[in-house]
Amino acid sequence: MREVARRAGVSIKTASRVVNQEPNVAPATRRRVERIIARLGYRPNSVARSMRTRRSEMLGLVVPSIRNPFYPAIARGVEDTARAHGRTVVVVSADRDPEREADCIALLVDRRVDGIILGSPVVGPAGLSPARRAGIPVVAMNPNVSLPGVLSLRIDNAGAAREMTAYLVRLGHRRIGFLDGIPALLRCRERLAGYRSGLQAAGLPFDADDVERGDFAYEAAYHATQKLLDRQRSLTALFAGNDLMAIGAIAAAVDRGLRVPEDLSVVGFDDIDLAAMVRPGLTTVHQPNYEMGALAADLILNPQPPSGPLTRTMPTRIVERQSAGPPRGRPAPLDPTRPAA
Amino acid sequence: MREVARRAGVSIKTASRVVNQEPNVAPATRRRVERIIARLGYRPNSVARSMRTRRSEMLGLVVPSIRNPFYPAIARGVEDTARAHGRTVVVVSADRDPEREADCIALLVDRRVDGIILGSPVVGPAGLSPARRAGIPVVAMNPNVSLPGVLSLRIDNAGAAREMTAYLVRLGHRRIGFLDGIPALLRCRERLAGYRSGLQAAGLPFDADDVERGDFAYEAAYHATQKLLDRQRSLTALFAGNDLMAIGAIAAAVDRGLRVPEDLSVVGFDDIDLAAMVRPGLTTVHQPNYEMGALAADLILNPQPPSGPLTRTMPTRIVERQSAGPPRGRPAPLDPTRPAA
DNA sequence: TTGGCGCCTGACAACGTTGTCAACGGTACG
DNA sequence: CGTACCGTTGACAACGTTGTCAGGCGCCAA
Repeated sequence: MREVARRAGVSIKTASRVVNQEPNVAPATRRRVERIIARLGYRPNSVARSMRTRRSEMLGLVVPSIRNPFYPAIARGVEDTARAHGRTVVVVSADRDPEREADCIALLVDRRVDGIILGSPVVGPAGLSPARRAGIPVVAMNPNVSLPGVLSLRIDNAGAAREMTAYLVRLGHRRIGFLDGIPALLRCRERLAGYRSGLQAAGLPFDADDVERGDFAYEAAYHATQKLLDRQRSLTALFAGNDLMAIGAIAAAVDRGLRVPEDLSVVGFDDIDLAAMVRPGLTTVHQPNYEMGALAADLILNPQPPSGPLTRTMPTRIVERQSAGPPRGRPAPLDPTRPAA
Repeated sequence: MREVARRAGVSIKTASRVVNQEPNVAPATRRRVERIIARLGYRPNSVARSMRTRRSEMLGLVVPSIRNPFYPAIARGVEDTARAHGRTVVVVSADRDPEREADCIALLVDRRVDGIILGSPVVGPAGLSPARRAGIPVVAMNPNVSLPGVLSLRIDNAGAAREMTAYLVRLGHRRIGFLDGIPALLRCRERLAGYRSGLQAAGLPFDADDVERGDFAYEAAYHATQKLLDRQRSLTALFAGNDLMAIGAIAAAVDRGLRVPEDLSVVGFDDIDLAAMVRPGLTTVHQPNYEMGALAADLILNPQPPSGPLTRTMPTRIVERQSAGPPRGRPAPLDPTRPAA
């Protein structure tokens, strides 16, 4: 910039004014400086600017892994909103390790990001203290433990899981298995609880043997489904705690010669992009992932009054595709989405 | 840091030495400063450090969209390698728009990233000039146009597509359709050329009506497949220019009552994570995505001698799953992966 | 004892920007 | 004609680090 100022015969400050489109620069001066800038191909140094203004123009996004198909949609929502506000996004994968997650947060704090968005954090309040100390706003999406004082975006996992269970019941299913995720994760427990409460509401017994752990992952779910189907042969439907597991369950079912949904209905949770792509299309609980990412970024960039609600619950809905149908020997009800009259 | 130094009764410089683990600090002093640092929860300001050292400890990654299932694996490869070198990654999505891509590159240059990795760039050499001017190393993965002087990672698209075509021929297929991507993209043209050359090698005619445009996207491929199957009813196999289109093609085939692979074989290209998850599992050309991302980051962080090769071609191989089989009425050959004797 | 050497340490400048403030010239108004 | 005000401009400091350099101190060998 010094060079630009020198060549234009103005002070550095005036060059800075032109670069930042500040007012109070004579039109002739402005044009002259702009010409020099264009000729020199000068680009301002964001690092120096960040140092001076104490704003880095960057947002940090912490996720378990960007390679997990659940997170790219969120990341894109964050990125688009961030970009609309002139920010860029630093993405870090913490592999659901609380310690690594805390490291990532500290790292982002060191980089002085303007805000941190946590996608499914497992870290406790202590892990956030660096951010708090630095005064960096944080938004948590589906945090695993309560983070006092932190703006959180949630969904009603238990309620949605209960509804999905009711949906399967309305289709005619009486033996419904459940693929559990990682019990340490709150939303897994909530979804399992919703499943149980859905069974109970329908007057169906809960059998712990109908549940198998799939670790929220494709591979584990594949094997868990094999085990479950070996053990509980009368299951006509399987509720997977997330879509990735549902897709693994379908693969396992198909690989043992079952047809989905004719021999086994499979439903998931999350409505990741893949859910609509696979065949049979996955019936699942839709969760507005892109929008949640966008909202999270928005909440950071347009700070809320501190008096506002600290938790926002996003709406979910069941999206019906082809992976769930009536059990064999039972005709399809007219409209399984409506509660029975 | 000033505060740390003051409390420890040392100069700022000595505090800096302790923070950076530099030698030539008396053990007692070091311990004292470390204690103060821990007590104050002091964390160094990376922005100021970057300004001074002129290294930002960040890598930039430009992709069409992080939400495209092809890129997360690359992103994770980049991230893991970057992290092993103490770097973080800034991800920007440019939606295959050359202008936006150039903007993204300029943005990253302004941020003084230590290197830029371009995933499937469509930008021309001019878009890279800011990086060149700033002396920021660039690695391009499958660039769309030749970028003179830029280290590039490629695969042999034409060769792999030819092999895949030959594979289908060995399975017994004689009428093989092709789902083209975006003709403006070099790798689409290369893959189409490989398909044609594969047909030719087998003595099969090329029919332009066997090709339909799927735009490298799921939705477009779904409709393109419908059109193609309406038009060319004798097709027994379909070669999609990438996996996303292959998955769309399978969906289209299934939705019109066809079985894959019994009624129609479908193969893809890329071997994205999903390819192994869907059923039928997708037979496709494996491309080492994670490894390419990791290598790209490595090439930036361990600069190569300028005399080295400017283009590296990564190996590919066909991975056989279940989406391709012999056409109806033809028994499976013993081993379709081996060229016919 | 003295000179030299190596280990510690700190003062100072610099990185490239922006915020603060003061000064200057011109114009409008009293 | 004087004064107040506005638009324009620049000098200077500051942001929080690290690189450079010089100085002090203790130890060892001559």
